[in-house]
Amino acid sequence: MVEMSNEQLFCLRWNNFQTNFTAQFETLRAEEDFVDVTLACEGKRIKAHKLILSACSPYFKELFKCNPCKHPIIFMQDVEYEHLLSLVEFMYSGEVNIAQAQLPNFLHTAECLQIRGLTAALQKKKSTESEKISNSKTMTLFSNENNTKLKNQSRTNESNSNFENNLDERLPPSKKICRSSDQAHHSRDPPLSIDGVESKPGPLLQPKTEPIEYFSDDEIKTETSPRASADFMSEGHSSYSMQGSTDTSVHHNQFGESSQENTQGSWPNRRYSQTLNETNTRNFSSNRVSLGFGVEVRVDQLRGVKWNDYRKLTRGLASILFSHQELATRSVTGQRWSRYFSAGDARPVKPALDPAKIHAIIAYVRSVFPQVAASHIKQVLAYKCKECAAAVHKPVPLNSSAQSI
DNA sequence: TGTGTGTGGGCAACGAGAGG
DNA sequence: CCTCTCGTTGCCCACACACA
Repeated sequence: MVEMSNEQLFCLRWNNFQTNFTAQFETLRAEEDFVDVTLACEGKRIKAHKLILSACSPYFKELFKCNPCKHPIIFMQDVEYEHLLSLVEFMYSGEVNIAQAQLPNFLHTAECLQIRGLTAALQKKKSTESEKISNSKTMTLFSNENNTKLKNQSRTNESNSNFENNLDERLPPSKKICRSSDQAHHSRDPPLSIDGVESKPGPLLQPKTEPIEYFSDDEIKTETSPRASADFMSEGHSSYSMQGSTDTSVHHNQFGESSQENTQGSWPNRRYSQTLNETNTRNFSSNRVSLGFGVEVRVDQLRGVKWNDYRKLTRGLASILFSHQELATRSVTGQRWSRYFSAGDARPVKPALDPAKIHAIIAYVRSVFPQVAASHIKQVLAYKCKECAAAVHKPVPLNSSAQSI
């Protein structure tokens, strides 16, 4: 008989705690309450909670730890929206339905993102490749504490068979999933970007260890250590996303005008803002907009930029951030001209434009046009430099020179 | 070997100004 | 008001080389 006293501790247990807990998180996600991260791919967005993503993926966890932005927007390239949606659903509910045809790519994406319960499935799969694929067309993936089970919905007589058997029966040959390090460079890994700054996951997707994609400058390429990358992302560089607002009300607040007042895709009413601006609307209060990398521009300057094309946006930002003289006398990366020796004129190597501004432009343009490759933006910047140089070297008309004298 | 880069050259669109 | 000319700007292709 247990002795009763005032110090006796009572264990109060909520029997349906886990069920209710997960159900409430699903509700929060469905209603988009307290969401604090946006995943974007294929032009669509999925709002979620960092807490859930971090709990289910060490990759996301590291990503969020290194990027303290209040509401980061993660652009995921080469990831199918449906797969991403399914992964989020899996992380919230612990199970998801996947068509068999989609399973290899789905699991590959899960592996790249280190989704708990699904990466474990792949490890199991790797160890047993000899099993054949069944004829089932739809499966349910569901996570059960420390492992992942795969349940074939089409087989109603299937009981609680163990994970290995289920998975091995249904997964495609592992060579489609488990790639060598060489294959890893062929971009089935979903490159990620936080607010427009890419950090390509490696074969094993170790966040923060990969250089940012468009850090082509040598001095920045060397920043491949986790610490360096983490610092770079955290120390005021988290606001690569659009600094605009998600709704017209904020436009009113910032500009004192309606978002419908402007035309031609210029700043305030650009259609892209909705996907990009959950962060940093506070920067508007000082009439300056952070492009990231410590680069800021005035709102009125930004308003004059055309937003309907990435080329125009790139050129506009270049005109804002660089003087005509800078553009005329410098190149994007400072790389020696390829015809340096063959051209005969042996012109000196142009110094590079400010790398921070270049990266800020690229990040900002990519935050608006995620599908545009950084190299294309660089090319536009190179055009701009060339044109400015041509204008500078153009002979001065006689009449104008006479006037100046 | 594939990709990235800087530049030459050419073309098109646009706007300003002159002339009918 | 219309047309034409000219200059400016933007875009693209091609090329050769650097680099991973």
